[in-house]
Amino acid sequence: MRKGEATRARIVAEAARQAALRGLTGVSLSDVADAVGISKSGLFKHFESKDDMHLAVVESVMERFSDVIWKPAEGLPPGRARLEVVFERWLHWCEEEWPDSGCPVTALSVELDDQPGPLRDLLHKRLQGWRKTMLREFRALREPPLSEAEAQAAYFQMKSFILGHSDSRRMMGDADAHRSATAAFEALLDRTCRIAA
Amino acid sequence: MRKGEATRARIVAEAARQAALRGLTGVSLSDVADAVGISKSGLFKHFESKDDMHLAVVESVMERFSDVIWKPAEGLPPGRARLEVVFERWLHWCEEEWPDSGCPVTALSVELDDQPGPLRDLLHKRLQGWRKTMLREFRALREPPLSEAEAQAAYFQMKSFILGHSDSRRMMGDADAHRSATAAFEALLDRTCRIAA
DNA sequence: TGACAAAGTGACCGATCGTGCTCTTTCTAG
DNA sequence: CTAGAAAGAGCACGATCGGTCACTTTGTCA
Repeated sequence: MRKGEATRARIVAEAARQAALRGLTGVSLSDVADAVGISKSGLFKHFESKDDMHLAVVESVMERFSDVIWKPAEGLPPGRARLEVVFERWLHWCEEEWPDSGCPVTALSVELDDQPGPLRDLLHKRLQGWRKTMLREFRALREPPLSEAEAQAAYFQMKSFILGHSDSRRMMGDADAHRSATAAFEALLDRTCRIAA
Repeated sequence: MRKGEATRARIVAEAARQAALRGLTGVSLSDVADAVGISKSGLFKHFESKDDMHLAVVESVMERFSDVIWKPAEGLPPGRARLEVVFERWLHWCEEEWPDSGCPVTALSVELDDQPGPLRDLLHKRLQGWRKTMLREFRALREPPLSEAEAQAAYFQMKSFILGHSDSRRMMGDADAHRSATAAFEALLDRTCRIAA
């Protein structure tokens, strides 16, 4: 049973790579199978259907997302330093983990936000979990803690800068996108810490 | 020759609608033809190929973008009020002009940013033009004018809030997204005006 | 080592894709 | 009104899509 799991993982990784490039709908099972080095029918020993593979791709991407971005910050105590690590890892995720395609979370969000179904539900759940984590993090940014509304406003802007960074870097070809995003985020932290209690 | 132009316009509008929903690649010529009420082969009297139609779609979307967002602000004198109108129209564009699909400019950007070719080039050119307009606008926000770097930082954040707004509203189901974006933008204008000369 | 399940292959299915062809209808300009 | 052009219909094509099935190979465990 070990061999199968390894192959399945390779399939999911390759499908995620292609989905980040062409979108989930744009991924053909033949292309994935060829890239992995098995036949198209061999693929069906690991997934019931293409939809089933899509679910595995979303799950896998969000797991990697957490590993790459949250894990390095998890050990630090809550506060500004930890938020800074998270933001920098998030930029790193977009730039280095998916250099050819751009962030698959963004791609999946844009593709699925208007397509109700289990796939969107799964992504929504994972993103809500991440949002909860970040809101908790922002609330602990300062003593006394930020209000819920303040934390929401801060996370809204943090996420916005991430999205803006990808658009600037990938669509507009802006080499300074990383710096622009970091500067905007640092300023956000500055003024958020300064809010009167 | 008049009839043809009208049909072509209907085709492009319908293709844009579907592209915003499923992505350009996800649009099939049969579906577009059916929705418009002509045969698939009749479609080819208006476009040489699917790629040709894609170009028309991008061009049309960016034209509507300018009409909806820039035109209502064009008459106003440069300054904060005009920027506020632009931002509000931009949100309106995302929310009301494409209620079922979300902003097609975002969708096209995410889809095309990793696909070199004339389609990406066209979108890039139009977005660069828009960016130029906005930078000029930000520079005139205050006397003495903002530096180029300050204007770039401001536009980066403005665009980010637009992207964050769509993600919050459509993917996260946040009914307050409009308010969050507007509040963030107003605060951006506040502190941008306040920068020491 | 032998048996059985898991993993993988190749041929094939019906549907749909973009696109070319010929033919008919419809519009429009003289 | 009429002739010619534009607009559109209908059909068929090769390719590719997701998916099935019978079969062979490979891995695992008693």
